[in-house]
Amino acid sequence: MKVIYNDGTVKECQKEEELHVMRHSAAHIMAEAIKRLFPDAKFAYGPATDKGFYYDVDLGEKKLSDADLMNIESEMKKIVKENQPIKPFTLTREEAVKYMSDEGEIYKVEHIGDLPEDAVISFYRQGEYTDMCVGPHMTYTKGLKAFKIVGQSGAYWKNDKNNKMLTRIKGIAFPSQQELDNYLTMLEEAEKRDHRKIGKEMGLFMMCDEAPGFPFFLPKGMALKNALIDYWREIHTREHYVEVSTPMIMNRRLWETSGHWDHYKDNMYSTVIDEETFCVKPMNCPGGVMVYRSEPHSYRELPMRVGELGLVHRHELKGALHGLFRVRCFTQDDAHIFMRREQITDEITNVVHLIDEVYTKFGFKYSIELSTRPDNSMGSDEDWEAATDGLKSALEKLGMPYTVNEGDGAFYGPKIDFHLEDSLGRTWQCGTIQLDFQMPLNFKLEYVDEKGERQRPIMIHRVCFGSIERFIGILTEHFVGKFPVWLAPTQVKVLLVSEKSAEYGQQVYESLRDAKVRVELDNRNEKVGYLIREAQTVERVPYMVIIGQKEVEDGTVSVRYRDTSKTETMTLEDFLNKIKTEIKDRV
RNA sequence: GCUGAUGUGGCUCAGUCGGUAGAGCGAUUCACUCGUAAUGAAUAGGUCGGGGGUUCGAAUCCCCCCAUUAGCUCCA
Repeated sequence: MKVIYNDGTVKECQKEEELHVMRHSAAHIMAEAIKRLFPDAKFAYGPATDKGFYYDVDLGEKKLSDADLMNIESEMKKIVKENQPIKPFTLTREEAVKYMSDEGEIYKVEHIGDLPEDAVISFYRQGEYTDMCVGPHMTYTKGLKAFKIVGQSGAYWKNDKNNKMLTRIKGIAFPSQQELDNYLTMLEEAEKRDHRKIGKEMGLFMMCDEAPGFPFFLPKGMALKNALIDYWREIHTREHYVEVSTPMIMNRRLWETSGHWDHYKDNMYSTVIDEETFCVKPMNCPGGVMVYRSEPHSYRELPMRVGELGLVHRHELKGALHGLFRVRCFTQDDAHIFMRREQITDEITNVVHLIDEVYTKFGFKYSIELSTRPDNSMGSDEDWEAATDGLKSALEKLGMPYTVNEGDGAFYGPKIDFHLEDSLGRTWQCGTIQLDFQMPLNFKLEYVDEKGERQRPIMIHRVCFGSIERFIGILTEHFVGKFPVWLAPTQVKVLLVSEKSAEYGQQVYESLRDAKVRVELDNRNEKVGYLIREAQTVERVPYMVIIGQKEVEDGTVSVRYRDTSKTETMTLEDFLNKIKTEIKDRV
């Protein structure tokens, strides 16, 4: 594909650049279409994205309907058909400001002000539309082969919520209709993996209007959650963690000491008890700190690894709620590690290994971010620097690739975040490791060192799953509800070919139940094919045990596998041994 | 919180121009007693998210809430 640069040169662009250029030009073509339909529109940013493009536009009072979006799409098709040439030109800063001011493009004028002094200010024109842009672009509008407007949303100017909200019109674009269709099909497939849909089908959890953002775990979802927790306890015991449970509601005084009152007040629920304000915990750390402070400690006890499956509540904005991914109450698989300064690297290394072990177990790929000091934070520059260096050096020693997320740390310390992907490729923060010098200081935590002197410990806050709720959402999408046996809410379903074999079916069911297998008996009077269909495709049960006259006579079971649809006949004892081993080994 | 969309039996959805609701699945009952992805028939189930308003009459039109949803912002 030929592209034109802002100095007017035309050349073949790199293959990997093509899509990006095409999508960027698509944004310009959309802008031209919008301008034709809404001449008063003022344009802000209109970049290419990884799947398409968008343009943020100020439409004044005008609200776009779906019909408007369709009109924009049709107008774009016309512009493509007209095959307008796309041509660049440059202006001096003064000329550019004047030109954009004359056009009423206030956002472009502001943008020029943000550009560096020596920036070349270039424009691209196609047909009656001109956009300030560095390019490069396609040479003609006909280069845009396959696209679709997919929606609109609000978006703040420069992504700052203090600025005006503009209308973001979003499209997708591909080199061919076939690829566009494939992408749309992929979206449909992704929708089938959505944990909200699967959660409903499988009876894992529910939401109700009276409790927005506060999920209900149903018996099936609870079985899954408990299986995860059993696993969590096992590996944490192995790693010498102890477990505590701290109160849900504590006096405001405590939250003032911890700094939450100043830094997190808007997200905390509170209540009045005996005329004093109490807050519902949004984090577990102050509770963990109180546990540590309840008795004196020797350096010999450190590091102290104190775990807590803590249910926290946070007032999230209602527009941010999203299934189990973003809720207002969730269970953190938390732990606070109290340690000496020289233990930092070892402890962080251990935690990184533990998180890696957990994610690898489920076959997750993850990315790591290091988040540094935010604006609204407490503590000294030296402590922040030491803490940030501590995290950095641990990651570097481990050879873990990571990106830096400036200013995104917790208010009490920097953190390493682990991000997992959902079915649509959106990433969600799950695990996190936060290094904290502040909480020990605020609560005057101490230990006695080998010389008998009082020292201040350092704290790590860390989670593996992050939020068990979010993690279950990710797991559900990852496995499309087809959980491994050890996690599956129902591990075995006993299906009867006819009522004649009900008695033996009941015996098989009871044997499995006695062996602590999560088993159900489907004794509805239906054909076995019908029972299988539901067990396999809706309930996604890993093993279906089919009982008919043959099994009654031979004293065997016919086992159907969810993942292969294959069947195997074996003795009940063999099946019990097989499934018990699989559950125990968590394969 | 902001911008747009949506809200109809347990679930998925239809309902035209305003004339007081339909289907499929599921559930229940009956018949069949069946061999690895849907047996047939019958029955029950809804003040159409909530509250106001317009109208002789509202699921349908208007207003205000609530919830869900795609994003923005924010976050585990």
